[in-house]
Amino acid sequence: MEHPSTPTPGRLRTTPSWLLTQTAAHAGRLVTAALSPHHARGYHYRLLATLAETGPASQADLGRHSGIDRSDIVATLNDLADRHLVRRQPDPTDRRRNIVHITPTGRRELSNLQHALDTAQDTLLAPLNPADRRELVRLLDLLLTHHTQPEG
Amino acid sequence: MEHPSTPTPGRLRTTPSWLLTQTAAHAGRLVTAALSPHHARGYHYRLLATLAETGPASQADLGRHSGIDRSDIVATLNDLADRHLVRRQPDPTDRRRNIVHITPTGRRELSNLQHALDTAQDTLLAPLNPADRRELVRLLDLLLTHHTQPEG
DNA sequence: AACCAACGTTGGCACAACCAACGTTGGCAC
DNA sequence: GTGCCAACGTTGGTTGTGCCAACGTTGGTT
Repeated sequence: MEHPSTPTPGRLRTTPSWLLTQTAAHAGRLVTAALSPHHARGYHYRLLATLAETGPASQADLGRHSGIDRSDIVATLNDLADRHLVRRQPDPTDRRRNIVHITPTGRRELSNLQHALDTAQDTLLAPLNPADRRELVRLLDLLLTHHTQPEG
Repeated sequence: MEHPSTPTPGRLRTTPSWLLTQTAAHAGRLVTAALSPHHARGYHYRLLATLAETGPASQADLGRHSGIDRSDIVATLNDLADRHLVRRQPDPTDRRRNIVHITPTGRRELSNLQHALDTAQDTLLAPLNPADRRELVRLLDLLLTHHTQPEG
């Protein structure tokens, strides 16, 4: 008895939210696979990348820029600080805040992660030509902008 | 008024995997919100929808068609069976298998869920015109097909 | 001085996605 | 037929992401 291996029929296959979550799951697998040799997860990369672009910032700002919850920032930053990729430092002008710096080691590690991730992006987008890739990024960016705007 | 609310700078913003996971997160929120009044989660809908399209099927087949793990099928099916949306029945020709049927009640509930989800899709795709929506579906489908093919 | 807002932190929760293992059953090679 | 392996349903975990509530501390406003 063979199921002709019929994977997923029509209704789900044209449901945008399902397509998004499924492709995101594949993307997540690739990202996890790319980062795990470096003992890093998505949050680690996202924080390092944000930090490298914004420069030193408070944890709350890092959260806003990276879209990670304040409470998750704490744990991730603990990991990064333990590995000396990041330094926490009290803000002299506002004692509620920590100013978080990326260290030279952190920058090197970020560049490693970036390289691994670039490869993963290529694997992810393999079936798409350059124009289609740009189009996908454009459409996703439109969605994201719209759904971040209303109250952001 | 310092931080001009600068949400997410350039690097992440053009990283396909990040765009995908973020938009998928938004989609997931909308789906959850749409289903929760019906006391259902994504798995419940996906299983009912798959069942309605394939007709009665074994749990393993349901898993293959919907992309849900066998073990998660069990728990989800328990929920659905408790609410009489689905019926489990031993396969007379293969005693390892259950044949799962969707009940009339299940069909009605599926139609409710479908309606709620259709609305959610519209909210999700609000910033996209019809052509862009088709394009997005096309591109995501390409990705999904490619990453399901290799060993499926 | 009294408030309220923002900050970092702790500890929790939900959900999707997996994985290993088990006993049962079917199919196939020998 | 016997022996072996594959597939099935099921149980009981684990992980990563995205949340939320609450607390004590600090800053800004009134």
